[in-house]
Amino acid sequence: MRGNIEGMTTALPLASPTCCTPARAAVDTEEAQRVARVFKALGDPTRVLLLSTVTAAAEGEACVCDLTEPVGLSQPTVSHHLKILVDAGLLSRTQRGRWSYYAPVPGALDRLADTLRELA
Amino acid sequence: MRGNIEGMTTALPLASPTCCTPARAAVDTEEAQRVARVFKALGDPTRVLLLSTVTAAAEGEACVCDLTEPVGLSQPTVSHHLKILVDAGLLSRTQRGRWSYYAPVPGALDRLADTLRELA
DNA sequence: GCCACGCATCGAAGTTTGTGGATACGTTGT
DNA sequence: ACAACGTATCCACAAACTTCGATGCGTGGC
Repeated sequence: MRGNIEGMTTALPLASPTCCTPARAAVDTEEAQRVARVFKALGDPTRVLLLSTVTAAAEGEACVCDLTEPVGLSQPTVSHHLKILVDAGLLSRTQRGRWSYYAPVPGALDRLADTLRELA
Repeated sequence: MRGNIEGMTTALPLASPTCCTPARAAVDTEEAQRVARVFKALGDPTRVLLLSTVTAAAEGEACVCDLTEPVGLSQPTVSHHLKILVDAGLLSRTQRGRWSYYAPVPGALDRLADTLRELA
C-alpha cells in the first residue's frame, strides 16, 4: 500500500518533517545550578575517596591527619578538597583542640539520591 | 582530683595525644574513579538541564534541535555536552534519518542513586 | 613567653573544561 | 548530481580546577 491517502496529505506536514518540538525540563535553571554544584563536588575521585573514608571512620568522624595518608596527597590539597565537600553540604567541620574533625552531614546523601530519582 | 593515677600514666600515651587513626574507605581508588566520572558528568548545570529535558520529553527522546533552544547555547556546545552524558552511560544516542535522538538509559539514574546510598 | 603541632590560606604552575565559529560528514529531497 | 538540512568534529581561547610549597593562625605543652 504505497502512496498517500488523500485525507492524510493535508493533515501531515510532509513538506517539513516535524522534528523540533522543544520540550521543557522538569527543573528550572536555578535548580539545575544547585544540583550541579553538589554533583561537581562528587566529580573528583579524591573527594569520593575522602567522603567514603570519613563515613567509614570508626567514630563517624576523622581529622585531616587521618585522611592525608589514605589519599596520598599533601595536607593543603586534602584541606582544599574537604572545604569543597563542606561547602557542598556533604561534610561538617568541628574544631576540637588542635584538630579539625570532619563528619558526614546526616541525610545529605540520601536527599541527593532522592533528587536523582526525581530526575528519572 | 587533679593529677594522674600511677597506673594510667603508662596506659595512656599522654605525651603524644592519640589523633591519627587512618581509617580505610569503603571503596577503593578504582571504584572512586568510576563513580567520580559519572558525577562529573552531572557536575554542570547545562548537562543537568539537558538530562532533565530529555527525560521530560513527550516521546522519551529528543533530538539536538529540540535541546538547543531550552539551554540557550550553540549547537556544537549542546552536542558536546550530550556526548559527555552518553559517555557517562546516562543517555543513549540513536540516529534516525537526519536526526540524532537522545534518550535516557533506563535505570542508570536509579543505579547511581543506589551507589549514593551505599556510600552513606 | 616560647616553641611545637595541626590546619587553613595564599601564590603559582600545569592541566582540564566550557564555549562558539568554522568545517566536514551523512541524509534527504529535487 | 546537487543543494539543503541536522550533527559531529576540529580549532582556539578564556575560565576554572588540581596540586603543592610557603606561610599564617590558633591551640596546647614546656
